[in-house]
Amino acid sequence: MPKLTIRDIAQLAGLSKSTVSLVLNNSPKVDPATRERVLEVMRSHNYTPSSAATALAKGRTPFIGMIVPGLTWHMVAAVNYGVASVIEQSPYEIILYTSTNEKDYTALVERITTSGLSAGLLVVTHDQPLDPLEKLHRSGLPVVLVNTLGTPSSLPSVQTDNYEGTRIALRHLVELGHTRIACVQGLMAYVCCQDRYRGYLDALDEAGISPDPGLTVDGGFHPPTVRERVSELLARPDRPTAIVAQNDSTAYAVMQAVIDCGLRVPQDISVVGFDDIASSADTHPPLTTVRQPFPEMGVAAARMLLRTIDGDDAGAPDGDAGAVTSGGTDAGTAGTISMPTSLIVRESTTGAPSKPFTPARTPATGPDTPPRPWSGLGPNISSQR
Amino acid sequence: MPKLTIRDIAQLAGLSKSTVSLVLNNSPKVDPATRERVLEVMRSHNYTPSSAATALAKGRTPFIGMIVPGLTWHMVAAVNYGVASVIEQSPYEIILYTSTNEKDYTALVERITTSGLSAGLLVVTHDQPLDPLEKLHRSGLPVVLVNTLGTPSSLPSVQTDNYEGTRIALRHLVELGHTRIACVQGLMAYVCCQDRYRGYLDALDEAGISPDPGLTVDGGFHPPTVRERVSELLARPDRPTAIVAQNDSTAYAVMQAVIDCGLRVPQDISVVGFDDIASSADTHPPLTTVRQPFPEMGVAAARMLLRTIDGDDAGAPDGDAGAVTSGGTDAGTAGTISMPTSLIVRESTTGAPSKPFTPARTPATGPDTPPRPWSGLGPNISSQR
DNA sequence: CTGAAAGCGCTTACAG
DNA sequence: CTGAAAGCGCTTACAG
Repeated sequence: MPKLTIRDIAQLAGLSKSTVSLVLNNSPKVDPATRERVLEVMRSHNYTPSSAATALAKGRTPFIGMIVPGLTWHMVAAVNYGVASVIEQSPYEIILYTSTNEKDYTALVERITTSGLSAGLLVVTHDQPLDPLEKLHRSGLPVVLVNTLGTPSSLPSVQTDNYEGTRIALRHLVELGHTRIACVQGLMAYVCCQDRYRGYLDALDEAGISPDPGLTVDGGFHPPTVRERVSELLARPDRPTAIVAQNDSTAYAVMQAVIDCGLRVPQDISVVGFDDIASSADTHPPLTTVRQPFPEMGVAAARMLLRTIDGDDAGAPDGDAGAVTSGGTDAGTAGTISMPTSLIVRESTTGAPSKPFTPARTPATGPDTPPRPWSGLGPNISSQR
Repeated sequence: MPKLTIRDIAQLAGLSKSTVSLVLNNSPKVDPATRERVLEVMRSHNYTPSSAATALAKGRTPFIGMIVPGLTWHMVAAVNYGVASVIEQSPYEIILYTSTNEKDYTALVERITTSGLSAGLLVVTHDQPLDPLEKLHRSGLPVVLVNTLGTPSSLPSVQTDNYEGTRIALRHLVELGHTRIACVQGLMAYVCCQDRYRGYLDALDEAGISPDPGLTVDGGFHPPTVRERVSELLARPDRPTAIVAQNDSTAYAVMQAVIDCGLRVPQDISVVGFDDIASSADTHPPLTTVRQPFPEMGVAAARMLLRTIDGDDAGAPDGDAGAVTSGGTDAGTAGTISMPTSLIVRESTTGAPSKPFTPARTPATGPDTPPRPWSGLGPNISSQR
């Protein structure tokens, strides 16, 4: 049986197409009784309007495009979770565009532009150039970024308060009595990493601790490198008692290095991560880390986009509590939302050891030694970069 | 500037809308020269047809819906990767529907049906009831399942050859000289688990080994349970020399249990997983496991769907090499595709120890003992269930 | 090979 | 409060 059209409904209800259309669009001009009758007919005949026809007539589409850099990262999945939860409640559907590295990113954006399918675009950024998106935005397409790397951009975006994130981690450590606190940097080309590092430095300063340059290790978000460098660091007599890493994957490598050196987490060395990916609750010991609110970021980004597309509705009843808005000329619309992080205290941190601990033995893993089997943590998954 | 329409192009080219439409649709009836001219005009003016109008006029939409059970599982992400790679080359876009547990699954299906947006549906199944999908399919909407649990269904689907998968794992162990091989079952309610278990039993039989019921442990795909049960198993004097687990997450728990008991992988106990999720290459030692070809499954499913939607094109030039098709009344269309697995041999398996090994100490982790910190593997992520 | 016309299913002024 | 009409941008027989 062929799909019913508005004409059929009109006929069945003894009305004109116009009136049916009006009830479809919730016009207040239609008589409540009539309205009810039409609704009833639609219901009983299981009618749903053709979205193609609606889109054509109204001149706008019910889709929002979402570009993600592959789905295999925890972060992306978590953001999507938040996005989906708000889009689901809206009349929009998500068109998924996966921007794999191998593919020409510009071509993807081009495809989106020319297809004209999307009423707005949600982009979980990674390393891609932002210019094509900015051009798109200037040409009128609403775009909102979930700016994972904190890259500066004129586009409306939601990101994490990376600076403050590291500061709360440091404060936690300082409260526990640590004074020799090392920092394993990520990729300093990323603004998020610069911010995290600034947070580290400033928090140290606030605690009256003068930073020891020797305690900053450049890990490049690369676990093997981190493991090696941290092992070297721990072999030194003036080794730190705590280490903050710029993401969880890297923190795993730090923990690994600690074991490699015959030390223990947290008794000898406290370790703090950044991200709070799912696996961090299950490491041995469970990792204390700075949580990035990925689902909340997805929610905020989706609401922001819906708001700019539709003017207002898409109700965000309680606002994005706790988020700091800045930038936007026009309050509540554009600008950057910086989401607050929180410290998830688990078991990888504890009070600073009262006296320097002498390692039971020298590091088993040096630069040229293969990793010991079974020496500890396993998988390093969904890295932040 | 307003978007160009077919009328504008016609005017600019000095032709009628009809002709322009014909070139848009690659009609052979149009004069090559004319065609070229039209194409040139479209190109220079950056014209792209309105998909809403096209959809309305043609009576079909350029979307394929994809239902996924949340994005946080490696499996789903990997399948999506394959799906995206083929859809990308087609005129279709993916509408993403995330079916979270909390949500009414039937409502989702209902929404998809009534929106009429999708020309076909790709479903990465999990635990959901298949009936709504079967109804949908009977009503004419092409549906293809990526049947992760091997649940029997009349719907066209692609799945893994679970039976054969376990058999190759067992053959590998038998070749290494193992004869006491334990099996950690998953959830036996799932057909995939039943198949894997049958594979285990049959392979044993083929090797002339009579199965010891004591070597089958019911793990329910629950890592803590597995760790505990396997620890108990290993404490027995007649413990196995090899253990196959029904997924990788569970294999991690098995490795954990081996350490708990003061034994080593693979010297004392060989361990084999199932899935080959990303993290399995990075465990200590790297896990030997049966690879499920998730991306390939995505590719196969997408091609299958495209084929049933569009009759034939959507070129799958080399066919789905290696896959076994069965069922389909009408060759190459419906039915179930069973994808071959492969054994990824890494370092968690080795020759059977020649003589029973005496543990250095008794298990440190019993049912009531908390896990030792640092005793081994960390995160258990993206479990198969 | 090309054009004029009707139609896809809905919306939106405009009358009444 | 309701209806007739024109239009959204494309496609598809049907003429020529």
